[in-house]
Amino acid sequence: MALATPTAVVLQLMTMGQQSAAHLGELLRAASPPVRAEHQALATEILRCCDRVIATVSAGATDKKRKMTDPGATFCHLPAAAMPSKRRVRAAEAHREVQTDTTADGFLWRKYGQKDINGSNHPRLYYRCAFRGEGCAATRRVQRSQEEPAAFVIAYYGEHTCGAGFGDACQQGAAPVPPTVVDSGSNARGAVGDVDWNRGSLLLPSLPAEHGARRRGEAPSDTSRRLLSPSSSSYSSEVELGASPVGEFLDGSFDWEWETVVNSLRFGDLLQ
DNA sequence: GTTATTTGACCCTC
DNA sequence: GAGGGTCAAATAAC
Repeated sequence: MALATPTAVVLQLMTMGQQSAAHLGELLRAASPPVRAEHQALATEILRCCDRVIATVSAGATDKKRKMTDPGATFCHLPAAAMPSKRRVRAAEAHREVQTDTTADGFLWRKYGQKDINGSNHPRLYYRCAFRGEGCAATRRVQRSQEEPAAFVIAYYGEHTCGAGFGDACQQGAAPVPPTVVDSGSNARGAVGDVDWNRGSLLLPSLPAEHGARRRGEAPSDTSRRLLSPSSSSYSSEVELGASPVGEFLDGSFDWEWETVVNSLRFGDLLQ
């Protein structure tokens, strides 16, 4: 295949996206009558996201090399205080650790625990894949960064086995754009004072209804599949994929396994 | 009644 | 013994 590696392809696609976003920004700026500032801001945001993706993916290869020589090292250049302090084989099992300004990573998570961590102003939240019942053992640990309270430090453990393929159960990243963590887990420990903590998990605008439905007894998989469905009105209203290469890519026209790509790209990083 | 979330308790590692 | 991770009973939401 002409496509070298998933990383290379994504780099290429993101570069195209970057160029398109830049072009769009120019068009908006030159538009007559002038378009609303928020539209221009949107174009700028897209451009910025592309920049981040490219930077992140580019840095990924370097990090991987480093990780090979240092099993305990995390993928991301985290401040020392945000690193797992010590301990546990689990730390060595960490698939990756990222610092991001959102807890949304494209997967469906269910909160199963919360702990106040020594020396941290913020509690640590524990999530497992919402499809654990289907055998998916993926978990993650979320904590606000000490240095940057607006940022989250997310450590991922295990692999998602509930749906490695594109658009499968736990993978909500049919398009990386919509942050769709099912996380109604409230931070009941008000003492912590982070009212917006779980709002950081970014429910889709349509999610409350979905969530309500789930709580009425629907299996998570049903809910998520509906959320993922390209035919879902709420979904498609949020994201429209054109016939661009990126759209093709996100639409599953590319054949290689999505999980491979996501893993190699450290998807959570992209949301920084 | 069913399901998800909260949170104290327990277990394990250091 | 301290601290982090997970479990599970209690509770809340629908």
